[in-house]
Amino acid sequence: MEIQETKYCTCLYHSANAFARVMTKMADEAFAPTGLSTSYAFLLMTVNDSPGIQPKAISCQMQLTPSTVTRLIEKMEYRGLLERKSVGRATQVFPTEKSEALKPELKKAWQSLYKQYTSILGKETARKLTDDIHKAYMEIDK
Amino acid sequence: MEIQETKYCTCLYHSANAFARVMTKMADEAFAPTGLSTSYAFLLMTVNDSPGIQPKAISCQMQLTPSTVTRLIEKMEYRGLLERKSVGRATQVFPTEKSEALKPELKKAWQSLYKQYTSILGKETARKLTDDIHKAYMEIDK
DNA sequence: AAATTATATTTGTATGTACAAACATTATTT
DNA sequence: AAATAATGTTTGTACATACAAATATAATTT
Repeated sequence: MEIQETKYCTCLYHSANAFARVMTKMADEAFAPTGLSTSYAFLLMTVNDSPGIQPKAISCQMQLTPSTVTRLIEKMEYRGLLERKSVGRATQVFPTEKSEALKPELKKAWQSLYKQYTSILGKETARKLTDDIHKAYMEIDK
Repeated sequence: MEIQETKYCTCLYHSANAFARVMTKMADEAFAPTGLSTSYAFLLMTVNDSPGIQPKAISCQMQLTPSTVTRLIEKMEYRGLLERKSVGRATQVFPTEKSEALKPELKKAWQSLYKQYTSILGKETARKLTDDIHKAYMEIDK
């Protein structure tokens, strides 16, 4: 019952990264109909859900560094999907009408991603795996 | 017992990527003493283990696209750690003396990475998680 | 043997992500 | 009130990765 297909599959670093790559590919396909890659889709969903949210909070929710978040926002601003407003040292990020219009499509794409991987892994396996990975993440990141 | 720290932690895509990021960070720290980031370290270990190996085979073992492998090799060639030899349409990749000298250090770093994450997650948990992730990867990628 | 198809590799270009440093503002200490 | 420290954001720069197209060679079919 030993799994030993590749030389590195017993290394958590390697498995984690290889897995993230296939999941990203799947996700990008699911979000393709929205015209956005997954990171941007998540950013939009985050802002749509909390208009006025600050980059710092976005970076916590998405678990990306602030500088990455700035970069993502910049591009969405350029494409007319987000707007920034400076308030002291803080910044507030707002959805535009254009991005609000995307809301249903984003939701649908996210659901289709969920369906896709649960149909392959099974609902319970997927749930458990997600949870285990998240727990491990929390342990390591603290 | 529900885990619900962030909005996206029930999404496998998100957890997988967030986890890969923290694992990459940990790995890069472990390999820092070798002067290489983790991908290059893995590349070197792969070539050191099978001198003459072809990019295609490297790409299978490392689960990266061929183009990525070409890019990685290029940089190592530039730094004098790998050499390429063209044989028909194939390419053979060889370690240099310099990279053979790195072998023990690479091994040590890889072991220290292993120790690091098993000390946090526990040996058995880590083993199981690695295995589960690898299984899921195999299911999705086929 | 020529034509076609398949395989291995590389190149042009683009993307997502991060670190470290800079900047700007607010909070705390003296 | 001035000086210092802390916090939030952005900028310069770099890296790992990939896709699609181009090249080059080998294998198969006709």
